[in-house]
Amino acid sequence: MDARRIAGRGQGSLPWQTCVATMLGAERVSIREQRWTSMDESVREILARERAGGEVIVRGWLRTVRHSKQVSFLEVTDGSCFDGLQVVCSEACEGFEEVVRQLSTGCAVEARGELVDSPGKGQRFEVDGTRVVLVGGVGDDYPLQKKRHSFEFLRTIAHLRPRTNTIGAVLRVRDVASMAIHEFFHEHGFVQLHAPIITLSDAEGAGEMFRVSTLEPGHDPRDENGNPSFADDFFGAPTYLSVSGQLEAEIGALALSRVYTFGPTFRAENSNTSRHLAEFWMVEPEVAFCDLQGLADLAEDFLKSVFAKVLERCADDLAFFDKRIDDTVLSSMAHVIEAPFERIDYSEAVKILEASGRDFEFPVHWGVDLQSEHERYLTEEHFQKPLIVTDYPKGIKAFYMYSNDDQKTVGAMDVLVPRIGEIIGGSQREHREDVLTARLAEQELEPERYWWYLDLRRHGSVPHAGFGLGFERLIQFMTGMGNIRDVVPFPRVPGNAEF
RNA sequence: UCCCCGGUAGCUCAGCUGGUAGAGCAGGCGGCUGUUAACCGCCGGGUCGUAGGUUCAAGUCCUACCCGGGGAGCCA
Repeated sequence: MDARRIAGRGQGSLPWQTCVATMLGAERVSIREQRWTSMDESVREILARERAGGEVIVRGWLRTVRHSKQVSFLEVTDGSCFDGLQVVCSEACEGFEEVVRQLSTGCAVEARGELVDSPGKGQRFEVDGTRVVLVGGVGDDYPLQKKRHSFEFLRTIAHLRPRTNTIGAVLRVRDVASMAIHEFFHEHGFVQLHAPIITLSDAEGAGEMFRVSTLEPGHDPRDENGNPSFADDFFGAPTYLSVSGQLEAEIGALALSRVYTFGPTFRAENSNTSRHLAEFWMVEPEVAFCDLQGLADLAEDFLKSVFAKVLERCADDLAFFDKRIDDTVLSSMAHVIEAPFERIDYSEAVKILEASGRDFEFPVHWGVDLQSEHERYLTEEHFQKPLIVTDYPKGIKAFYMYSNDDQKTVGAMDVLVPRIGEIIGGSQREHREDVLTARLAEQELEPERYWWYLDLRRHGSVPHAGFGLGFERLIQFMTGMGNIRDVVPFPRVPGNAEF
């Protein structure tokens, strides 16, 4: 072990640097030589200690500062957990007059002191500050104040909004949910498949796509006959950002049995709603030797497992959402975890809606797709719990879905949850070559473009099924956040790709 | 893309039937208190989204456009 490693705890392998702090009055002061490391004890770890005692070092940003005549209270957050750590400084603290008394919300600091039991209310521990160093000051136009901001405003300062209570909590929930998803699949023998992001076709017909091209703007590719040509383009063919990894996941499932994708997905739709993004993350498991009921079981187990883990690991963050954003967050999550999901088929759903006596904007009858208002009635009012609707009319669903024996419906399923509506959409896939070919013809799709998809049905084809989960919609449901733009760190929507 | 609502100080908003702008918070200064979105006093701060139009007079009325929000469609 070399000398640097012996020098102190948590001091990893980064080089020495000189730290220069900018004082609030723009006076620049070289404070000391200091080593920055990546593995210091976090606020979360400090707050999780069994008991007070011993010196701690806290590095983070000031959520708020309260100055009294002889004492200053600094609330330092480092993003590791919802709560900050209160540092209490009096004249005995090194840097009290020059640093502490000048501090304001948003400053980056390093504070040292003894971890003690807090005599005040609102926190278990606090730090009896012995030394505070300003690492980075803020201008007097620092936009984050210790008051409530509108989410619309925060979106205009997406470079700073992760420092707020709400967005910080959202990002932690995102992280934990993401890990919980990977854990669930790995506990159940799934292999993660990295589906391509650049694809040739809109195989699913899932709407407008983003073109990917290296051709110069204004270049209008034509062959000698004046027909469109992409011979000069990078891939020699028109290419797009993926709208789904499903078709590739099917390839994986028909070799590895259980696979899932978890990656970015792109839609160039001009959608302007609180539930749509141009770039979002989608989870798509695909399972061989599985039918629609097996898929519904998987979807329910999956959601229950992920929700339980997030509830356990993000208790503070979720308590905050329940208190300040939506007071049904905790009860909704508990409900998802505990209650068996209701399962009905499409025909029953239509009967319930017809018998509801409701005056829907879009009238319901067998054969039409369910609208948002119908889905919400079913899950929020009629059943008041998550609901899986199966076996939709074939006329409103995609070509690749399994044709049922009744010749009228396909093996599709949607998982509906209160507040959000459709959170999961999936189906058993059509694995019979002749039926699939007929379905392509019915929908006037060119079989040549799906040659490899059809070829899969010629060689060792088996019943298989899969679903897609919009990751941001899952986070919306967990946090109660009303706008999907506030559950993704850098939202991409029509007309806005800043940050 | 369609329907509805909105755009006033750094932020959150008020400004009635037209008479050239206010509050709270933030910021600066001072005071005070083991504080918890601390509190009290004083001060600075706005070409009222943009461009036209009506009028003696427009933040206020009209038109167009831009931006934002809610809902719908599309979907995840």
